[in-house]
Amino acid sequence: MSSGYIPGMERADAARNRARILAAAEDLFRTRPPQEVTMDDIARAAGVGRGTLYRRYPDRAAIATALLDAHESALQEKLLRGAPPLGPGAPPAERLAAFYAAFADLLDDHVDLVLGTEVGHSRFTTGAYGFWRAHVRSLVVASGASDPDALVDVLLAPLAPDVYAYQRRERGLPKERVVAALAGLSALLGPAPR
Amino acid sequence: MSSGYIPGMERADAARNRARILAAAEDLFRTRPPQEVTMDDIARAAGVGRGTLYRRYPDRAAIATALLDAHESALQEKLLRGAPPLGPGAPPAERLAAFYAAFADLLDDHVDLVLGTEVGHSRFTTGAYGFWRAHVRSLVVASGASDPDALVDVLLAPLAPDVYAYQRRERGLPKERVVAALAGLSALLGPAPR
DNA sequence: CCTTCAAGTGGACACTATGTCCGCTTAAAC
DNA sequence: GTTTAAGCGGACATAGTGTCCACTTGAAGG
Repeated sequence: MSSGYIPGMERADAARNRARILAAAEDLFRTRPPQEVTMDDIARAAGVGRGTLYRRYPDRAAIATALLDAHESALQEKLLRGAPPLGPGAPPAERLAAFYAAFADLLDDHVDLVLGTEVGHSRFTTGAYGFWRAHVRSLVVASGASDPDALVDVLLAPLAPDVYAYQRRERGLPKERVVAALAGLSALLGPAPR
Repeated sequence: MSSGYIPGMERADAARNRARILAAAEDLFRTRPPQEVTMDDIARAAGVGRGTLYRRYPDRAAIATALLDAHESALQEKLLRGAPPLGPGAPPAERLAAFYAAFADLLDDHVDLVLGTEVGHSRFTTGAYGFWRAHVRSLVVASGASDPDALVDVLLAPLAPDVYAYQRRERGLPKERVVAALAGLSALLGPAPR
């Protein structure tokens, strides 16, 4: 007895390896189609064994989520406490348009990452989707539109990373045109409540 | 030389095996999560060898597409030559709403199949997406809305099978409410051109 | 009938990725 | 320096994919 030990704490080598893993993964996801990046690739690039990798991240999605987290948190913060029209204060339609624009920015920077997140159709089960959904839902409610629960997922659908990637890459549309089209959707929330 | 042979024709055993494969696949897709159905399962259930299966269908998507084809063709026919509001003759907003409703019907009957179609993010490269896109685009153009090329994919996004499945299954929404929400979108196309 | 021959068949094979397991190593507290 | 458990990493078992090729069989001609 006596060996003092602080249970919740991460050992130094563990921390170092986690950093390595995230750095290597970010690099690989940027370099090539994320669906083609294997756990093995990441482990090798990070210079750690498979066991070490799996200990922390059960699959690609977990890694991509971890990488994405910082960026998503920043946007979430702005939605909750930032200045209008993104944050509270502006009318719902304008807030939704601002959200669309901000999200398009985020997608533009990290589509590969977001696509890498999706294993199967996990998009909806990820914590982040719940947040976006709650936010947009509150805007729909505030606008007085009918049946927010049905409308909210319809409004979020165009932000699916594969749709956005298709518009930008396959169709070659500039971000502005996509955002403008999304702004059109926002019109459904106002200005006059219905 | 002389062995008479008609090149384009399918041999009797080949036809029989194709029927077996499609029947087995349809059954399996209905029975369990389509992403979990392996080519091997299908081959075994159909009572054919792997080689035979791969000869005709390179992957799950090809099989699902073949199964879906009949249903999609029927809808395509109605869009092109059917009675209004689905077919030509009605104002764009009404035609879009009718299309949404019809597509929801199709999804309701065959979500599993459509989900089975998607290998990676192949949804957009399939021939059918091109058709739906062309149809909706023509409606957008007719309505006079701006930038049809950007708007069309936004309008089609909520019909992504995973979105629809999420609304119906995870959220437990009845078809009618989803269709009603989609009908809300149709309002963007009119009635008055802008 | 019987022959012919290419379309068609099916299972073995090589390959790739996944996820787990477990003996060894090492950080860190005493 | 000793002890303890967290952490490590590579070997392994498993599973699915797609290809290849020797054999079988349908169907047309003689």
